[in-house]
Amino acid sequence: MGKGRAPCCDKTQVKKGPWSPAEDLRLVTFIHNHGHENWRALPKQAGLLRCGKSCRLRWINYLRPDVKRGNFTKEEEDTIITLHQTLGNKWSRIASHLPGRTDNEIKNVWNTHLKKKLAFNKDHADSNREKSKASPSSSSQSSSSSSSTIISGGKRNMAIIELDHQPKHGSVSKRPRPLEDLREFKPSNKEAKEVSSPSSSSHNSNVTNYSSQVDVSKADDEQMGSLFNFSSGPYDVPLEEVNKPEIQDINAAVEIPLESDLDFWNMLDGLNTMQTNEEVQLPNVVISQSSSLGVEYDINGEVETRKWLQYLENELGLETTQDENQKNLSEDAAKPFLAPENYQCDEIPMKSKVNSEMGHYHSWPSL
DNA sequence: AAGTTGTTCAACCGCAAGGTA
DNA sequence: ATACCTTGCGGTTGAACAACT
Repeated sequence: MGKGRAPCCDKTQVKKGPWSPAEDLRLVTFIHNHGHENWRALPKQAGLLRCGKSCRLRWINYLRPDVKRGNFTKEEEDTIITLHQTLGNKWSRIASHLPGRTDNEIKNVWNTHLKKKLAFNKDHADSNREKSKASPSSSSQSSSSSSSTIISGGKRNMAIIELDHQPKHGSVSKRPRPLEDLREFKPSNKEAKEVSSPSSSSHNSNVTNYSSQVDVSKADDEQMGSLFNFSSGPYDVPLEEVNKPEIQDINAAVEIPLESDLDFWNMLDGLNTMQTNEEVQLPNVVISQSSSLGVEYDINGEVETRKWLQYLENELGLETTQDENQKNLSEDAAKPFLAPENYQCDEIPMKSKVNSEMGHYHSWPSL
């Protein structure tokens, strides 16, 4: 005793800040193949210079396939408001009532949007009451003037007026919504933004179980969605259970050959030699390439996984040909998976213009 | 066009709870 | 019983971005 609390990890050995696509890829692939029975050990096993906590957070809040993105529907907002009245700031409990929504997301929405909305409504109601006391017959007419008094303090507060009708969050998403983009597979930033516009809410609100979130058999533009629908894996489960995958089932149901790992990691690990001058490739091009490759992998969604990895490879500028992959495979097939000693996520060259200009990666490249 | 201000949200931190040896 | 470990939770922060001057 007396030594205090052990730190969750060696802070000097872990990377902090925004996740790079390569790190995301490592994490997703590792969890896809091996599950996450031990978050603390996971970063080391996956070759990530991250704290286990950070990996867990990244997975739960962002990378997990059943995370529902985009703006909250009116129904969801109402649910949050109602639940908050009874539960208070118990975000995870509130989140358990909103499939696909994370506690962090709900917390953010509450703090940035719903709290203001409620405050505004309350002030609105209060001022209405006062007005009606003063002149009972004119209460309904005075609402707009009273609200403008309330919000006159800041220019940005004007937005609050619109909150009732136009949910701002999500619809004006400033940053790309990476996995949503990947799932929806929209061809441009503009369209990607529209994905998270209010019209997409109805799509989202229909989701009552996770396996229905992405229908693989639907249109081609949902192809990528299937890549995140690890339906044969342990993640097609309700939010409350997703953190406790049964590893035995993973191995039984998602028996991804190790080669795919090696294949991928070989490319990832050879990143430093890659060139970065090319423009971002359009996803549909990548898809067509993907579909012409790897068709032979048709076991337990391996084709889908492969397509997804290839898409990401392209986005990351990890263009390795099939021949090169085969070569790498044969060379490294016997090696156990270990992070390269000089693994530096920061050094990964970004093919995406945006990312290279940003200097660091904040989320998946927009499509 | 450049600077300022406000908003959003991903990620971090510390603490508590639960599990295990 | 208890010391240690891991996970989960909620509060907070700060970078990126948009709106505005």
